[in-house]
Amino acid sequence: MAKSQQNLILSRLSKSDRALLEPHLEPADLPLRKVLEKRGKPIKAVYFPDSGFASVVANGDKHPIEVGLIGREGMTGLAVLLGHDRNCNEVYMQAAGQGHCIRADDLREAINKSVSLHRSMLRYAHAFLEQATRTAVANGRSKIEERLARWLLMADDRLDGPELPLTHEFLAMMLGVRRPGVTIAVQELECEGMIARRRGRIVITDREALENMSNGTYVSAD
Amino acid sequence: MAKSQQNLILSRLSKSDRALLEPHLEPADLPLRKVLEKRGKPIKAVYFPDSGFASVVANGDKHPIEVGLIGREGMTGLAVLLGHDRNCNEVYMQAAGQGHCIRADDLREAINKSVSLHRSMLRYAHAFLEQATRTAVANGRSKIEERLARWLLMADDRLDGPELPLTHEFLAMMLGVRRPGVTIAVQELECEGMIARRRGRIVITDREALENMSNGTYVSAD
DNA sequence: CCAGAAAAGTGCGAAATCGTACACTTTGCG
DNA sequence: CGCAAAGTGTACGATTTCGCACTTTTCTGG
Repeated sequence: MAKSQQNLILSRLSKSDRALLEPHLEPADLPLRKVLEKRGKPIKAVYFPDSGFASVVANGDKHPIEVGLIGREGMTGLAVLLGHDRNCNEVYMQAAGQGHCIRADDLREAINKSVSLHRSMLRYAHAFLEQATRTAVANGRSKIEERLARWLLMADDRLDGPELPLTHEFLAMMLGVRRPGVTIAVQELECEGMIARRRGRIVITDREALENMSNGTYVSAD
Repeated sequence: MAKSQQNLILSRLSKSDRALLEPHLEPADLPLRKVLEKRGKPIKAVYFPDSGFASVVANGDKHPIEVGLIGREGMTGLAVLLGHDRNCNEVYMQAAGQGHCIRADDLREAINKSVSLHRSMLRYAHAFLEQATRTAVANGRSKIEERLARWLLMADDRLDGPELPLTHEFLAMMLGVRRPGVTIAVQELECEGMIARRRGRIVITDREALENMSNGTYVSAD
């Protein structure tokens, strides 16, 4: 899969829609852990990652668990598209990258001016909704290994290099399971030759096998 | 909570938006098991329940599991609002009722004509997205009793009488767990005085306790 | 090169859930 | 009324995951 340099929503806009946003878009550095949306707080700005990805995480304090993952195929701030000013999950960067951002009010104004712009973004909202429902299914019916396989594939889709910079601790948080559980699952995937690993890194070596392992819960980004 | 007689999306529309839909809306009987959307097939019609509710169910054949629930607060066919013509889940009635329906093409035409109509419906899309993410959280982190409590509350919100017509078999399917697991969970909720039951029926007797039991995963419909 | 910290591996009993099988009870219908 | 079907209760071993604690390995900065 060839990976483009730019955010896919932005790069697919018509010239005129692009021109509508351009004046308000600002380059944004997206370092690890940067918070893009705060749980329950009004959304001030909306981000379009070019690289790296963010996690949408529910249950903030106590038992965090990821419900979605946003990379260059998407954008944050879906609530804005859908007529709300906040949502009830945290969104923060999990793999550092670059992107652009726009003030929420400027985005509102732009989508009021252009139906086709709004429409382009709503198509992504649909993709995200499907991602969330697949997460619900995976959480309900899959074993840790299967969910891990799915997650690794989704992360890989959104990163440029072959290496995923992920600790077990971190994966455990995303999947909402114990850290030793992840260690075991990683070992199993490695034994089966699907991944290679070093401290804090995982490399996918057999994508197809991982997709099988994920048991149909994985669908490629975009 | 007073329960209105009519679909909440429709009843909250402005006069002019309402007038736009009215010519195309047809009363629809919504018997148990009526299929409102088929997995992977184009959406022909969109439904607005006045009573009863539908389930959005993933994993059709093999291991079905519910990802969302649609009653008088909502509508089917969100994909249409978001610029797609199908989605990958089944939607079918789980508690019989009445409602209205509109052909998907007529709905597309109407939302093209009225931004405010589209907007009203998108607000529900946001609510549904949040419901789906909460389902993902509950599936990932909650025990059967907690998920059962959540589900009963959601169903109760969408039904008029106090009695929920639900078999354990059916609940097991919705939650994606074993049937005996539901029997146990139901017994526990009954022991704690939160529900009463008869063969095939459950009545909520202590809503507040159930909400506590659901551990924050339940949020009232609308 | 070494010390400290971060990450990963391991072990253990407890809890939750699974899959399956079977018996009992209620209900609707001929 | 009696029977079949549907719904429910129960049991049992197997599997998965949990929660916690501890050790070992690897990396990093001084």
